[in-house]
Amino acid sequence: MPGKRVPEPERREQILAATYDVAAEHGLWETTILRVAAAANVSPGLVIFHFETRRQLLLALLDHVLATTTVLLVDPAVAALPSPTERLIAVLRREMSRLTSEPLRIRLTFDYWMAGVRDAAIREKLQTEFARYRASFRPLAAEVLRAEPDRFADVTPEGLAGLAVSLIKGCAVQSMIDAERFDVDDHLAAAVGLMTNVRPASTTV
Amino acid sequence: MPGKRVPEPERREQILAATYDVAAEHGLWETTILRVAAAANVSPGLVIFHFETRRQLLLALLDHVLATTTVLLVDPAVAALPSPTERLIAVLRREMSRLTSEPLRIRLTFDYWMAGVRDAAIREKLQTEFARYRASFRPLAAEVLRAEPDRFADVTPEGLAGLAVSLIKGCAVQSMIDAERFDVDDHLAAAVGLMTNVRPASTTV
DNA sequence: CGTTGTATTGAACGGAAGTTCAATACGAGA
DNA sequence: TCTCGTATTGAACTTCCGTTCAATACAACG
Repeated sequence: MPGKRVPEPERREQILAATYDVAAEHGLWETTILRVAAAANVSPGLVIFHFETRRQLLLALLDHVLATTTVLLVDPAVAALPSPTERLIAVLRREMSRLTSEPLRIRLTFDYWMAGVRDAAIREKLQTEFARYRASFRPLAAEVLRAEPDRFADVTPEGLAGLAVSLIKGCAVQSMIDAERFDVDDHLAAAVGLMTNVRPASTTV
Repeated sequence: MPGKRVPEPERREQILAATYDVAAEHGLWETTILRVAAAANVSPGLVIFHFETRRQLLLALLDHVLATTTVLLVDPAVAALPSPTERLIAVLRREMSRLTSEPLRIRLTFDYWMAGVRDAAIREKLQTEFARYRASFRPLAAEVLRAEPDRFADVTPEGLAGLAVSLIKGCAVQSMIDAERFDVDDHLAAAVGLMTNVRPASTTV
């Protein structure tokens, strides 16, 4: 005895939202069609009807997650900072705090990284996302390099942007496994130390 | 009709080795007792007999992997380098190349990171391993800071070691997902640029 | 109001996994 | 040689999952 009919796009979104809830709570490998159906108050058959297959459901969820994740936001307050280094640091700080403020989303992203290791379709989606993320760091990195061309003679904007991305992803790992010990400020202090040039003379007198 | 009897510790190792093979090839979530039993030429029941449960088998495998992974090796050639910064960079280079030279082991480690997100027992084991890894970076970091106390006034050895670990783990993520694009030298060049101080004057004439 | 297409249900099927267990054969000690 | 403990087997049980499909009811259209 079928239930109320709903226009197709809304149903897809409803099921996708339920999938997100289940996956965020239980992880990708516990995200079964039966659980999703239950979470969406819908029959298992309907999930298959709209997504064909479990695999495609999870791919659709990945698309949804990537589409609704703000890649990198450089807000006006950051853009107003005088030195390029400060701007980069400010962006790094913001990205690192996101790790602790959106744990569910990050955990789910993690699951997809893991799945991407063995699944080519997922891996490709992640690669383009990684590239976007790296590209969003590029202008910031380029400004930093331009400010001190002598010091950074061998460093390319790509390289510095890649370094920043690696750092963020590494922090993501640490914050997932070792949340209590992970401290944004410790990391940033060290990063600032590395990026900041030596003062001509000690001004702390 | 039982087969040959084997002293207990050898059987455990044999099954563990088979588990490693299966997990390295198919991933943790495809590592089933049946597959492990087949790979070890042994009955499924025997696997349970020795490890009680699938979960405990995977925990034992994690212990095995961690125990047989060299934490961090600072070989004599590195120790002989004159500057602390060069030593740290050399170690970072070695760790990064390990990512591409031991892909199977790294992939498996990756699986456990992900599993640790939702499994407390796995997470605890990883936390102590992370701590060991960080600790092995500490002396190197401390030397770097001691060499330039003015510049690194606000940086603690812990902080710099943590930064190095985050960087390595981030590189691991990138090399897993984006192996073709990941380039050790790019990353290192950028890192060297950050860590190297400005030369008093251009000596390239 | 009748027809038609389709969204929806829920039962059913096949497969695979983890675990249990009675039966069995090997090895060591008496 | 006999006995006993235990390592080992493999079939059986349970559970759950993905997927299929015939039946069904709703909505739109004529």
